[in-house]
Amino acid sequence: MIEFPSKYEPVSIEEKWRQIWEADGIYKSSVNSEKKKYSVVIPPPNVTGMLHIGHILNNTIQDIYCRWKRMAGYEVCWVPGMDHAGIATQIKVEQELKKNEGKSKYDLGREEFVKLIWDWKEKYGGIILKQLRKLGVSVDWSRERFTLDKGLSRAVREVFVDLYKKGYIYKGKRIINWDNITQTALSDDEISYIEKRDKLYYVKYPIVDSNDALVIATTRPETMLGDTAVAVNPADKRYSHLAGKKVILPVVNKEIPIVFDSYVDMSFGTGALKITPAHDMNDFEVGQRHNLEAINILTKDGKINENGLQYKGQGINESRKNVLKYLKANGYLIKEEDYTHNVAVSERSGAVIEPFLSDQWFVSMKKLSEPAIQVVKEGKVRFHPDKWTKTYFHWMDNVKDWCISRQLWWGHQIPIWYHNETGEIYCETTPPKDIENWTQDPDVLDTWFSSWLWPFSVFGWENSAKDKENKDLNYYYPTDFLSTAPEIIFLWVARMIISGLEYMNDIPFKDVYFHSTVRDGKGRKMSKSLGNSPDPLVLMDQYGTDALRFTIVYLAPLGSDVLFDEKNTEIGRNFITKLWNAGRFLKMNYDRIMNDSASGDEEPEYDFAEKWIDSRFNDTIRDIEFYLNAYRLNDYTKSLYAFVWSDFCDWYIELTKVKLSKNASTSRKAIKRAMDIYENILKLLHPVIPYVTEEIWHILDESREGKTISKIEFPALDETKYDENSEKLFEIFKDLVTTSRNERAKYAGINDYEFDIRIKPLNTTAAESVNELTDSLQMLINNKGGTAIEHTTGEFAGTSGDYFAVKFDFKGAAPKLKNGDAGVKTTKELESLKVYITGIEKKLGNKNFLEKAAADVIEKERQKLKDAKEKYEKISKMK
RNA sequence: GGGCGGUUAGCUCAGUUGGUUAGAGCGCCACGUUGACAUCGUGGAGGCCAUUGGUUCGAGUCCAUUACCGCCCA
Repeated sequence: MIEFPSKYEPVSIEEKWRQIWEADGIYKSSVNSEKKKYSVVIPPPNVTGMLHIGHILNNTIQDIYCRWKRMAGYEVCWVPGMDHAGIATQIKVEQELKKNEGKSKYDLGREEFVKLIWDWKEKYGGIILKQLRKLGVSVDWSRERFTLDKGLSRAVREVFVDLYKKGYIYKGKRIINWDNITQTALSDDEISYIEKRDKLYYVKYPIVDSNDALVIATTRPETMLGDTAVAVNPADKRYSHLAGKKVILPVVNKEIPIVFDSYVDMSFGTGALKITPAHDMNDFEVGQRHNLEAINILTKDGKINENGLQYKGQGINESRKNVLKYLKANGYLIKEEDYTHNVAVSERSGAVIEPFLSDQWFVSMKKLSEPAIQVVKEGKVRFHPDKWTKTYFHWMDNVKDWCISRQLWWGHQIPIWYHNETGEIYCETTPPKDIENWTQDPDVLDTWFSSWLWPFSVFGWENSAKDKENKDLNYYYPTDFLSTAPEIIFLWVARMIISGLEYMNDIPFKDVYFHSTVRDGKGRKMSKSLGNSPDPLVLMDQYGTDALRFTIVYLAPLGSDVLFDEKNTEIGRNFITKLWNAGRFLKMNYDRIMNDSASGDEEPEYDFAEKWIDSRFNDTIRDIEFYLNAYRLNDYTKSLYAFVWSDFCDWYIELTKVKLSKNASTSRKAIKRAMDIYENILKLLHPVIPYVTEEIWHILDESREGKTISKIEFPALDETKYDENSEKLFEIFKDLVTTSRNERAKYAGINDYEFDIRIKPLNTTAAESVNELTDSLQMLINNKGGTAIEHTTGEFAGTSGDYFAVKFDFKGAAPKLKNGDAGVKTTKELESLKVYITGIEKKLGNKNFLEKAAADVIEKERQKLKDAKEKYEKISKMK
């Protein structure tokens, strides 16, 4: 017999089970044609990532579904893995290199540097997967994949080459963030904004064939060298007469058009804007809309190039000075004023970011996305919550081409080679044979270009010819469920749907769950810089992993954010303690009663409380199946929380206590019934709190060694157990108990007195059931004297509930009444009853209501009125 | 600027197709501990369901308006 420890020690117990689960390989999956499969691919965390509270939520959600389906008899396969995270990883290693050796990546060269990153990855990468192990995720570790591993890289090349050959991939221009100190392109994430005091210059652009001039305001006069238009807002009446006119661009001395574009802010400066498409993101778009030429005036190291006339070779500041000098000397500069604005700078080098027009590779998205729109419209792929479908359609209908090249070294280098002499392009999955005559495109692919293939690449996808024999792919694809953050619906989810349809000819997953964003108690996003993100590993040690898992899911409603405060973890911890102690109580009594040699057979009949808990348990199964199928995870935990704590512990176990001290047949039946329900509770809870349920399940029965609760059948719904009468009767019973407790609370020091309890039913239903209920009453109101309970129809002053009035008759001396006036509450209740009755009477007096409302609604109102009046009358006599 | 949400108890949120006196958890107040659990039990207080208008016999629920808050995209 295993001793039930008085305290649950999560840290050591979790570690024990984690090791056993992994050693036994119980979450390994393989093709099993006997069973239906349930497959899930993990959203691959960054190889540089550290576990944060959002990961806890997302991975617990997936684990709940995997564990639930596994217990429900599915062959579950949950594939783990990591993302090579181009930018983040490269930056990380660059920083280490600088810190440790004082070198830059250029000192090593591309090949050496990439090798260094691989070394770093082997040593330090993937900490997050170790942390996920601690979370208890039931993934198949033997299937771990990496977006840059051999198989996935092959898939990336295969897809790139195929798209290129089909004409979806093309080279185009795009403005990128250029850091001219480190000479690299930066992503938006690597940029910060600082406030800078500058000058705003007002420059005159003479209008052609006119004595007038248009005045524009700019902080960057040197970029005039690349101006190809001046823009005004079409709604701006000051300039409407200029339609079709041109201006003369000073310095360069050429004619450029005036264009009308609503992008222009009428209130800024003069309301006229110079347009430099090659050196400003917004100007680039204006240029595209109006077919303007984009003239690049800079070299990669931040000097004016050959398009910059006499300023060629000058730095940005120098050329600005010289251009200004020219403008001033020739009367173009009208005024200058102080101006403070935000300037983008490189987070690493501090260089002012230069928007720079460059050649990039794009995927043409319009045609590719059409089938992906269709499958969501048809409900083949479902989003939860559904509101994201609207966002999805809106984005897909206006889809922009995808820029897939990145100026990095870490990643899948683009499989394009240029012929050194002819410039001819070669695009294949393998390099050209005469490699010495070719140069590969230096850029790598966007990290998402590997993750968009994830749902099939992890199962060994190669190409359609070989896939027919790929058993894993045939069995597991399409996957069933994806849980991810709504921020990446376009970056990732939409693109996976597109690639799945293009390359597997099928959707990648059926249900997508967009989980909540976890925020702090004040509603701010968790972030490193705010320092408001609690370390989940610390919380797991303090409160237990299960407590954290339970809490985060409990707090995360479908479709809105979670406000998570560290202290909230007490919700989960307290619940687990409650569950633990209930188990301990039951086991102690179970062992005692079952070992009693005087034991007899159990009574076969169920009493009203047993029928009630059976019915309630069945309700709970029905609820949680509904909630899990509806992806309402917090409601799944909430209904279990309420059932375990309120129904099972507060009422059922309390009632069971009365029976445990009775004769053998009664006590045996009572403890067996309670234990049976309790074991089923453990199964229902296992998906969300796997460790503690596994532990208790083993403590309850030592013969379970070597088995696991995670492969035990999930309790099934049995509608024959639903018992409306017992549920109603139990509500009446609760009213009787609560009313008695209220009566009890009126007296001070009542424990020292003996009394009889007199009960008066307030309506027919109560009167009919009172005999069945009074037996269980005594224990629950702690009536120590063991005195008789009698019911009466006579009039008396006492406490009234919905169904009963209760009064104590003291044997001999009576305790003092607290607060003297016991009649206050009754008066108050009578008042509110009166308001209620008047309300119904008014309703029933309304002709329109009687004519138009449904018959059963009217009947209900009549019944309500009758009950209320009856109760009013009985209570009023009690005064 | 475009799109999508939200506004119900002190806090965080439920409230299914309109139909009991609008619920829960936490917090608060009172009482309670030789009993599985103080990481607890029992009881209680606390709400003009953001605004204005409409549809309806009947609106927290449906429609519109305003205000405020938030998210995504540009």
